[in-house]
Amino acid sequence: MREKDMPTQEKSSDSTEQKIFDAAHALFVQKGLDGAKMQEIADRAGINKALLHYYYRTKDKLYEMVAKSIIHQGIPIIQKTIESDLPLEEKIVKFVDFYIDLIRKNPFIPLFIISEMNKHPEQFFEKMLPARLPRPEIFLKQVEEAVAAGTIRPVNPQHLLLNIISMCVFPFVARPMMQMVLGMNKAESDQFLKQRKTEVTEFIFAALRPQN
Amino acid sequence: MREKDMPTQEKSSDSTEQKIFDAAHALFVQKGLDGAKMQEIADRAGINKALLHYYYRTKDKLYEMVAKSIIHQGIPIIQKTIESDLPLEEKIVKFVDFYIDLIRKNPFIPLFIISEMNKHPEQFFEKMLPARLPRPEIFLKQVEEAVAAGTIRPVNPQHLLLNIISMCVFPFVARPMMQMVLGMNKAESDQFLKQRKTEVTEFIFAALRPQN
DNA sequence: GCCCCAGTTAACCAAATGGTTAAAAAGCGG
DNA sequence: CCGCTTTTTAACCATTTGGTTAACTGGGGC
Repeated sequence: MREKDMPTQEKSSDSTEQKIFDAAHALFVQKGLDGAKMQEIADRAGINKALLHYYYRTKDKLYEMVAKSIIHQGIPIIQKTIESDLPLEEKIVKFVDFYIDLIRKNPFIPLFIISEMNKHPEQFFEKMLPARLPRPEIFLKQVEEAVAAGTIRPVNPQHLLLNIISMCVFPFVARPMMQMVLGMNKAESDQFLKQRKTEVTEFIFAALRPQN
Repeated sequence: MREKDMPTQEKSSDSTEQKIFDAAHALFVQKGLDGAKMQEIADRAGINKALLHYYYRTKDKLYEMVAKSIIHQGIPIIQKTIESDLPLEEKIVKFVDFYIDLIRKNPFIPLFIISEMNKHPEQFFEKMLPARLPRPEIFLKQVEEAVAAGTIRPVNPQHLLLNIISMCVFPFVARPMMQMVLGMNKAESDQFLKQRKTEVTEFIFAALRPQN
């Protein structure tokens, strides 16, 4: 077998194994499990199809590797932010900031997760998801306390959280449709999505301002 | 050939053609073009696979029929609402109301459109989309005017529109993830999504209230 | 120089899959 | 009941696709 432990470098970066992984990553993200073909992955990696099986046994195993890496990559950042004990206001700012940055760097990930989770729910819930998902309790409690203290308008904490996430994620997920309806080209929509961080933050705080 | 014009009823409702269409609809929506198999569609419709080709020639043609019907079904409602000349406030209420109702009735449609549009962009932009998409100009102008008049807080109209749509659509798209993170079962999340209409409307209006 | 073995390849295989065909049913007007 | 068309089916066909095999390559240790 190939590497079992690698002292010096993590994954040789341009090793065959890594090239396969990268090609598979790109194609699975774009086309999903069913849409991506093994031959296509091999071509993209510039190697023989048999090598895919040499390194990763089966398509499902390869897919599992890729999907896991995608999921495990983003979650800790979100978790750390939402579970921190920062004051509510600061936490919201940071959350929107990190979340939008994260997605701008990997714009196809949310759609991949959502869509594959709908198509192969068993696989996802059993194998892909990490043991410990981000737990929103702290955040929800903070909102309740702020409402009780009268520092923000009364809102349902769960709906608030969902509103925040929706405004961060959805525009990236629905980007092609957005471009079409708002009549934007790639560059314009890029610019537009960049503005979202401040725009969304302001929108949230305005919505939370207590009424007189 | 089969029917060319049907005087009495629109589509005989339980005709073979319709059964095929319904089965295809269900499977394409859930699994996408690549994930849905012709044999599976035939089985679900309870007929021989050859009949699929008898009525719809090819898989792509069948898919096109289904996708078009899905797209053309929702758009007019949205269009009528957003392009109407109702006053801004009333328009927002109606928009959220209709939009959420529409999606609650067809919860898998938005994900289908978004995800298939990403996977097969050419096909969608050329064949599926109607000639005339909803044009948001009227709405955007109304927002600008309201801002100028000082009746609402200064906001970017495009971001506002996107915020509204995001909060309506995303929770349905990301429903499995939402259930998992918020620890809800089907019934609870159903109940929760029902509350969204008022919750989202209030949230928007609170965010638009002019500051003193 | 020879051996060994991880890495790589071309050729192959079996199942799945989209699509076709020819013949059998099922309607149906006369 | 008869001939004609439409609908439906079982059996096929060709291609695609995930996966396997056996042979080849090339570098490192001896």
